[in-house]
Amino acid sequence: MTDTGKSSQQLIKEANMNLVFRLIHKNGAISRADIKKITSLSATTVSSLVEELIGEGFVEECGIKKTKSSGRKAVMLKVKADGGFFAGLDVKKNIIRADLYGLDFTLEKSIERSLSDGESLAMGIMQAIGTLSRNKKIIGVTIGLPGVIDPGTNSLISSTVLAADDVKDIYSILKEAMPDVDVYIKNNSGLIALAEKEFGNHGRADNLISVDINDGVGAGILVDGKIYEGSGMGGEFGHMSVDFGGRKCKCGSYGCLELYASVPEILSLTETSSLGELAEKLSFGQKKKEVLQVTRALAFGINNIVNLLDPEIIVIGGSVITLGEHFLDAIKESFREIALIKDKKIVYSDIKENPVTLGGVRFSFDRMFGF
Amino acid sequence: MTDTGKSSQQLIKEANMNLVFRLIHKNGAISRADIKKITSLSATTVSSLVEELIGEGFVEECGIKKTKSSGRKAVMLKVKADGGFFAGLDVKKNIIRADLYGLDFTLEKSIERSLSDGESLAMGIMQAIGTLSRNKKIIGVTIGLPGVIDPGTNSLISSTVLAADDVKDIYSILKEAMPDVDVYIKNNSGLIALAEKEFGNHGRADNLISVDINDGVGAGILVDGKIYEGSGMGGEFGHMSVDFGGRKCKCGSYGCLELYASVPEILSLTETSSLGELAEKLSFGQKKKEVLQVTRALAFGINNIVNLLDPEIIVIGGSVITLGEHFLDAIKESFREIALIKDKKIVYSDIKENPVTLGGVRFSFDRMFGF
DNA sequence: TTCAATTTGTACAGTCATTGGACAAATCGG
DNA sequence: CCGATTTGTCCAATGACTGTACAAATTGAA
Repeated sequence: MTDTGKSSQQLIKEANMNLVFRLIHKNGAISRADIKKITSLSATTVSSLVEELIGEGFVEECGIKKTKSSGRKAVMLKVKADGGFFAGLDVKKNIIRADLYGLDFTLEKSIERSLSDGESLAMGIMQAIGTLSRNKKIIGVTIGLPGVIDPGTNSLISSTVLAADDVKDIYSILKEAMPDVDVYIKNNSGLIALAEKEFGNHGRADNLISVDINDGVGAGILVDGKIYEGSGMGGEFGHMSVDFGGRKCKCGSYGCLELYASVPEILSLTETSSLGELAEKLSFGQKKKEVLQVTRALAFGINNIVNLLDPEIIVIGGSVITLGEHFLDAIKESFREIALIKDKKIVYSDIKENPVTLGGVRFSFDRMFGF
Repeated sequence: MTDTGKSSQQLIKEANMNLVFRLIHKNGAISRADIKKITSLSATTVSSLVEELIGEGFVEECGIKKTKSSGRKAVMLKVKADGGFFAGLDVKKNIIRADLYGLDFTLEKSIERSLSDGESLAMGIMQAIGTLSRNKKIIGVTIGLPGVIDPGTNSLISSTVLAADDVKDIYSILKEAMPDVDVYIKNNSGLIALAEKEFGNHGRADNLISVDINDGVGAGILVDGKIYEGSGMGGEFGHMSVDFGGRKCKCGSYGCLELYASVPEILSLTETSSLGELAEKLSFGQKKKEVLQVTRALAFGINNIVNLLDPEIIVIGGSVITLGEHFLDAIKESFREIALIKDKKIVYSDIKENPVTLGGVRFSFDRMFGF
């Protein structure tokens, strides 16, 4: 059943422990008796697992439940916010964003810094984590970056933005510095999708596509609540072709979505110099025809995804959100015209934090507490 | 950990039992000692699980291992081919194909029949299963059909080919007739993909796309070795648009793949009356230009899938296979021209049996013996 | 032929996470 | 103040697994 050295019984215990912890985490405040009812574990087991969780500092009691029912009052349990911290990093070409989150997913600390002259990416990352971890017990680090990462070795295989050599040994350097902390290096798009599922204000969807529109156009794919990776190079939504007779793209294909819907192309097609300017014009009813080219292409791309994967929801994020509801409505309208599944949910992301670091933190959490 | 009434210990036992059985199944002939080494279960546990499997009639001893090593000779174990039978059905508009497979996946019996006048689909299916099951202990039935099925209730939600009313209660009728047999109703595309993974002669890929080209163009998607279903309506590869300025499709969109690459369109674009005729012409170097329209469109579609999902392999099946290697080569050539990931494996299906029933049987198997 | 060495498979006792029942603790309402 | 009710812990029993001991079977060398 297992290749780890653990015996099956230990695995069961671990699974039940995770189950209980996740339940406490999800519910905010919950009693042992409630846990027993929900999990259908025995009262004894719940008690002993909770005792252990308290011993590890992950859970604490937080007062007495107030109800008007008869009987002994229940002692409530909650996650101990400072029982451990997760660091999430969003690495771009020259900028490192690093966020520290508590066990209850409250943002504790944020750093954003660019690389100083001659500083390597690995050093910059180490530095950032060092700053975050001052006086805090970090139990997980996930680094999101644009590129293909081998999930087995955590090493970068390729990236259009980052130099592979810079990144290649980040994992080993980090691991050496903090041998007992779980470190993950992941593609940023997948982390965004995970963040959308967990922290977006649109019902929790286990099959979800997040579309990220900035300088490029990417997609994160969630299957059964988990980040889909395929052979590692998926999510290149920007190079989905919707017009095989169209312009040649730098990827070698023709009529790729990126030629219509990336931010630079949007600005160029609409002859505006910033998204802010375009947003204003849209609100005055201007540039409708030009924007239609963009939204129609996007609608075709999204429809292609929907026909292929039929996710529960499509979440659009990235800087295009500044274009406002007019833009989203235009996408939806084009979509409805051509779609087979017309009522598919298409929404803007409503996450205020950095979705890459937030998704990264959630990823660490899931790895640590079982999913 | 579980919502079933079973205790965790029972779940462990079941998991280990499945592990052992699948190992025996996969290896053909294997000794208890080998199982111990591979699974790292204790010798005692292996012995007791095997004993139980033999008791249930799923496994039998099959002689002594011949080796020249010293020590006591190992008793070999194999799956008892007639320990139980799986029925797989491929339901089309008016034709029911039903195959019976032994526990070791040897084809035991095949039926193909059309519905007689006034006979309902459910009755036809019942009849077919009845014929198959004569003197045979059926332990699983999976019915593959074109349409959207709710995996929870096993009822048809919609189908472009079958009448929903005909199908709606197949599951309950079957269940009533054979209450202790597992019955599944699944979309046919997914079953094809599963069959490709398990029975195709191209390394076992856990992330695989099967493209089925017949009157329509469909896709089956395998993620982590399991059939991907999304909200249920995925796999509509035929309605992926690759040319948003193209012809209007009956689905409401424009330039869908089905308008280029479905068999009727292929024949029309190449002005031939059958795939056989076209195959012959291709082998004489004729119709190259006309076929290029088809293969180029397909290449764009496949490239879109690859960029989005990056599966390990794309397997093309359906009646287009009769067009032979010329056709496949043309697809690959167009693909290489435009692809970002140029070395992606694209192959024809080499499954000789009916992939829908075969995939269905494998599906039953996986459900029964844990995956 | 006989015996040491080796490998296979079973028997038995011990381990450990879980469970159910008994029970103490705590609270409400009459 | 006491019965009813709910919460949470203690304890013995269950059951699946493991390790050790051991019997069975086979090879090869003395």
